[in-house]
Amino acid sequence: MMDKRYDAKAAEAKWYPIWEKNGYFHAEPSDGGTPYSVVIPPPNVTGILHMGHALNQTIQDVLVRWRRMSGFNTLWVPGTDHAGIATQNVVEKALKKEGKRRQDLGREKFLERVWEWKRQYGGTIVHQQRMLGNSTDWKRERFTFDEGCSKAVTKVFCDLYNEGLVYKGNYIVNWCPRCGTALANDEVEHEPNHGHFWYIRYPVVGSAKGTQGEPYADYVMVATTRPETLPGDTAVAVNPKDERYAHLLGKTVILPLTGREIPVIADDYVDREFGTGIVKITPAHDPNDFLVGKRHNLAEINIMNDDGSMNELAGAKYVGMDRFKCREAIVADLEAGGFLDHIEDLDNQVGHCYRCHEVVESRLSKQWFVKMKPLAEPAIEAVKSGEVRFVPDRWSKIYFNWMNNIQDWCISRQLWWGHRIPAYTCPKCGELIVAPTAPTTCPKCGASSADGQTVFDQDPDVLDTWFSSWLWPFSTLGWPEKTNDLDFYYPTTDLVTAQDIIFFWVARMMMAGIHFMKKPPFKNIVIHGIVRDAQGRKMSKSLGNSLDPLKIIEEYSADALRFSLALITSLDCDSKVDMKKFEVGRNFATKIWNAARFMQMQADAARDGQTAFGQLTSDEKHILLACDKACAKMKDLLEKYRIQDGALAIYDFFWTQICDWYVEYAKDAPDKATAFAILRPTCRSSPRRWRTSSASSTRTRPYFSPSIRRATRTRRRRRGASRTRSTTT
RNA sequence: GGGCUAUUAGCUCAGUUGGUUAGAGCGCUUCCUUGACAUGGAAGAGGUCAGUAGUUCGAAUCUACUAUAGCCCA
Repeated sequence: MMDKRYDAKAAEAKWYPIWEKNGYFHAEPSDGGTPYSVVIPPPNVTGILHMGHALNQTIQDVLVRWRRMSGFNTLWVPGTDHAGIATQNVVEKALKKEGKRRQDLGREKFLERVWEWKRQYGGTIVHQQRMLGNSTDWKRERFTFDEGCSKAVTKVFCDLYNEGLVYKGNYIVNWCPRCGTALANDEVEHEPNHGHFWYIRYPVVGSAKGTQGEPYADYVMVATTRPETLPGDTAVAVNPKDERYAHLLGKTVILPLTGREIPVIADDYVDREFGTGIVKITPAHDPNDFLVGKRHNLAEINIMNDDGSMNELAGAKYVGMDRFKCREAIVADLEAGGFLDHIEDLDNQVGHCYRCHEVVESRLSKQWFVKMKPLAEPAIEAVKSGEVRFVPDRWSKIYFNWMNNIQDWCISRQLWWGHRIPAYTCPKCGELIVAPTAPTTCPKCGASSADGQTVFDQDPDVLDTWFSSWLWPFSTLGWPEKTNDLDFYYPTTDLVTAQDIIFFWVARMMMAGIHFMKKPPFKNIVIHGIVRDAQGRKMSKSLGNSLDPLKIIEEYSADALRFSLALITSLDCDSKVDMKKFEVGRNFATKIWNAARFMQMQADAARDGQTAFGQLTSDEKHILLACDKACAKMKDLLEKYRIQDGALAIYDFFWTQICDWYVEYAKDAPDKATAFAILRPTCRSSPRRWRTSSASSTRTRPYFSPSIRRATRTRRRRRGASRTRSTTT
């Protein structure tokens, strides 16, 4: 007799190791057939499993298990990414507890320390993924910083450099003073800020001293939100069509506090309606001003240090001051000098570092970039032509919008943990040499390291972590080596991810895949929503409103977590969840369990009676037909990626049709043996369809399925009854 | 400023080319602790589908505008 309740915990603990040990999820090209492949969006190696992962991986597991069931040669590649900033931060924090900084250890020792950390704690999330029940091929687990992936990164960098698509330049970048590194545009999060607009008077040179205690008679009024950048101003600008200020063109003004003379220039960039219609131009500290500066040949004065403090170019008084302290000091000095006209409140958007949330500074610095336009064009075309499809389709609009306005990608990071940039400098002639390994001879001046003195210095910076993840669909399959895996599984079939990394990751994979593999990296891009809390807020650590998937597994089971997620999640929008929402999955598991339990209680009737399949009652025919229909419906829905509807279809079929109706019929059926003989295969096919799978091995089913199978196994070899299976698959 | 999306029952959401009486889960009301299952069963209440105008024999569904909410990019 089966227990009254299904013991999920015991079942899940028992089955996953068996599945993994027996290699049920392992795929090999040599098995032939039609490939179906998916690469997992690699989670951050420092991460722990959150609801976003649970949802994302549930969707993938549904698709993967269904394809595996349907006979495809199915591969789902797991792995993690090395998360440059995050991982370095974690280890630096640990060091801090010992009173050390990474500089105290030196680069090599520090990296050893990070690898040590990775060995010890980097397995957390992949362990948690196993608890989720993912049917990933663990024998193929990859890490973006492992040997193969690193080889791919180096080759890609060198190739792109040789093609002129990677370049080094002095440009404005987003700078995180806390992390001490440059950030890409999309690594900056803009948040509303209650700030101020400071109106500052710049005296016009040549105007006579004013009367009534005013130092000058003529001013231009400039409004700024960042007065601390004032020492870096090299012009003020007006709109060329602005008649109010036409008389100022060609004149110069005096930059307050410095006494420096700077020109008044005309540029279309200036918005006549915003502020006073006159803006200060600080080319080294603002991206727009930088472009204006380039157009007008203005000097670029970088007044800030790496850590956000002011340097000597800001003026002796401010050297060493933190940027925000300096803001206060400069405002006070402006006021004292009579330059501050008035202050307004202003709500604006301020950029923050997506990792540490520090206010990001725009800052001029030497960085490496990827020229994106030439890479973007074929990637746009691939979606336009329908070769690659977004599901739902509307995301393609967002993709086009971004791709059409794409900007060059800043890929260097001033970190230690990451792929070191393979660029070297000749100490004799200064030649820049980009090569996979350190050069021994300078191609320009012939200097050779053989003399024992010449050392080709490698660029100290590392590459953005995304510079390795954009290769993920082929680096994980062995590229740049030519491998059977690549031949067979590339391009992958489906990519499943959330909307927030379409730009970070999906678009870039498209570009890399097409450029290096000559084929887009996947056929379908499935975009799902975000898991939110009951009030619709994003789950976040700072709000403390995160639901822990492991807690849900603990309380309700992994099957319940995943089925509930499938049931409440639409691809079209975000999902609001709370703990209670997961009851539905647990209840469904119980329902199936009890149906199986009842079947077992009736096993004798089914086994010993004479079955009469030639004379089925209309009700018996009906349930067989309904089962067929449910299966067909499921197939259709999954082909359209309608996971929620699929989950609902099987829920409804099993609960309403089988339990509420057919089981009640069978209790009083005229021929109980036949009635229950039919129930068995119908019932069994259902849990498989829950995970949408069937086939004859456990590799395709939810956890409780093998448990039920064992519990309900009949002692004798089943007779003809089981042959009705044909109607259920 | 540019782009995208949403608005359907108290709550969370379905409703796929326009077509009977607009569905589900949760919650709520009443009843049922009889032998698969109270993590259950039976019955029931609850919606002028955000608003306005239009297209149509017919609109939750298509079009335009308005209102409100949200997201992304600059």
